[in-house]
Amino acid sequence: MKIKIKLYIDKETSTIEVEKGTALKQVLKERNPSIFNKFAGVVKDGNFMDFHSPINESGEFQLIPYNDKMSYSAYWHTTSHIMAQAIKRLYKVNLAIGPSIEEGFYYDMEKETPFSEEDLKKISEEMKKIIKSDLPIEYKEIKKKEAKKLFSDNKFKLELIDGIEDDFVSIYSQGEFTDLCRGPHLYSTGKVKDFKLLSVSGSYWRGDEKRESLQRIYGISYPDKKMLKDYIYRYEEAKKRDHRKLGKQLDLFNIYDEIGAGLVLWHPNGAIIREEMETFWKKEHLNRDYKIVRTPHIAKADLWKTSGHFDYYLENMYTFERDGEEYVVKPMNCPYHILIYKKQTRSYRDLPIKYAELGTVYRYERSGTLHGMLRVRGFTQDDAHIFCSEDQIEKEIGEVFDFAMEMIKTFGYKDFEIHLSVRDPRHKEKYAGSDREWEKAESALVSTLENRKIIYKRDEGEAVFYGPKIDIKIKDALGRSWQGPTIQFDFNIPHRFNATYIGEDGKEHMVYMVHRALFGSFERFVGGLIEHYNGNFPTWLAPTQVILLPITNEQIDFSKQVLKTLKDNDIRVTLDERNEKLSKKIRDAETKKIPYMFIIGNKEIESKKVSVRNHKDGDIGSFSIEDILSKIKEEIKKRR
RNA sequence: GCUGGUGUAGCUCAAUCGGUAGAGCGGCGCAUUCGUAAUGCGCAGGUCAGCGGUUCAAAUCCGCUCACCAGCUCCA
Repeated sequence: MKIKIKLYIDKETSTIEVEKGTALKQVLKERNPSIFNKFAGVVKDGNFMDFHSPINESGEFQLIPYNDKMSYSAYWHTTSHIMAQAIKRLYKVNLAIGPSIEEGFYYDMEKETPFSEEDLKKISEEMKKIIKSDLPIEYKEIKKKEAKKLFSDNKFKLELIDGIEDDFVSIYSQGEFTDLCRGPHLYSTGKVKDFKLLSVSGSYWRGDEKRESLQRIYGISYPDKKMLKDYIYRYEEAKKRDHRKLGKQLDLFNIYDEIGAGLVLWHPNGAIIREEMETFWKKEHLNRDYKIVRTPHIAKADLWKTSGHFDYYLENMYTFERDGEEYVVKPMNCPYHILIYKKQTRSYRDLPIKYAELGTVYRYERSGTLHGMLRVRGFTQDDAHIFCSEDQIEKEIGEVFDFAMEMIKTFGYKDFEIHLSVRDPRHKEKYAGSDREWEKAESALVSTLENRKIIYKRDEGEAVFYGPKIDIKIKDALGRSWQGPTIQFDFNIPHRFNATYIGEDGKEHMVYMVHRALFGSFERFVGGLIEHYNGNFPTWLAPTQVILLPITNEQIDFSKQVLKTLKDNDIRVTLDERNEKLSKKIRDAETKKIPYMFIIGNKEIESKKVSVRNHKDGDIGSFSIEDILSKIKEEIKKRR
């Protein structure tokens, strides 16, 4: 049967007839074989398709050049096959899976001895040979039975085949190498122009730590050398933003071996940033009728048994015993807040009741997961619990969501993802609460997001045992995402503690509860902020806001007067009294990323002005003290 | 926790084949008094992550522990 397709090549359009099931490469080879030097594949209905897969229905096909992002997945996927082919030639391995990822590709495989740096060099050399021989890539659909015979010596591929529902599976070949694969792929191996194998690490088959341990090699490739160089440059630049590096450079915080892994000490510079944020946080919460509470760091284990945490998270809690009584170092603040709520009989008229606390909690995290300030064992949550009635749920969730967005926008975040985590519909038994409650809660979360036209990702099975949640994930310098703000629905804990209110009907009703943290934790949020700002904190947060730089020690007396004026106006200011050249003092202040430098020489003393240099913009001219002071104060007030 | 890698002065890093630790920055002292990103000279600073082993001799080789890095897994 013939079908009509419309081809878009650059700006040219042509309509052609092809036999159903033909691969596009057949058609194009006849028309113009050099076309494969420029184009990687086609996009049909917004999806990328390679030249190998058969055309089964008519439609519009736009040819996609190599430098288009749409083609990268094929580019990377083919490079991963080239790598696998090279490895197969050199070593005895059992290939598992090798997909393209957001940036680059990897291949997982089972091998007795680990890969070394030397091995990566050898593999790269072999890959170059494969690229040079420009092996054509072939596509085939075969019966599952046949595929099982073909991959009979590979338990991983066999397991994959068993998981495919279709009767047919697709395979791609290049030279002697054949892999079970969904594609897409490039026309031939020679289309890969430059690649780099980046790292070796471990992984588990199917991501399950109880199953086979595999080795994974990560790599990246691009259609020209410059793009690869740019990628490596970008990566190196991003690494300079790492909060662990900047934290040391700017003396913000440190984690000490003597104290323990995952426990952060905030140095004065970091503590100031946190102080400012806490002040801001408190003000915003009091404005919104939150009541601030404080609770102790430890509690009897019974409290956590009642809350249910003891059953679910015992392994992750720090416990100890005293006078025959078992205690827990608090991993959460909510049970304490519940007790405060429960202390009085509550009326529906009191609701919502909102308790907020900067509560420091401790959770044992596995050693391999710790990461600077982004993943720690002791941290301070900006926690709050909202107790409300069923019909208040939606309004409260909406308000919290808006509050969270306001907070993170204050810090200039634009790059974040919103996730809606709901329960796994196949394993409802893993969760507390009734279907009706889950549906009610989920619909409140969904309508909050949809009323605001928020684009979000729905994650099934990611909910907490006690309810669904909205998570906001922020990205670090290297693009790894971390959970920041979170809004969690809870119908479990109020039941467990029997937390109720008296309704209009005079009867007792179970109260509903929302857990929420807007920063998440100070440790993680500030860690993220360091990377987000690249250490260039806005004036309101900058540890030192102004530094005074007298040109010689002749101006020190005058500088001290300026220092006093600024201090009287609550500016964090220091005076560089060192016997150094001006350019040296400027260099040091720039390295410390101090927003304002006041240069004071005899000229300035005479005119009663200071020469101002801005960290970002350099010399911005001379100002009277009053003028520059009010400019800076304005900036601080507006949190810019 | 798992796989692999790393750990030397406050920081960044060097030390060949196992022969007894070195530089820059920072700190301190002296000189210099300087106009928009590094003035010169001098001095101090080390349990080579920790513990154990091999050796005439260990930063270097081996074992264990701890910490860090990348990834996996996990994350109330």
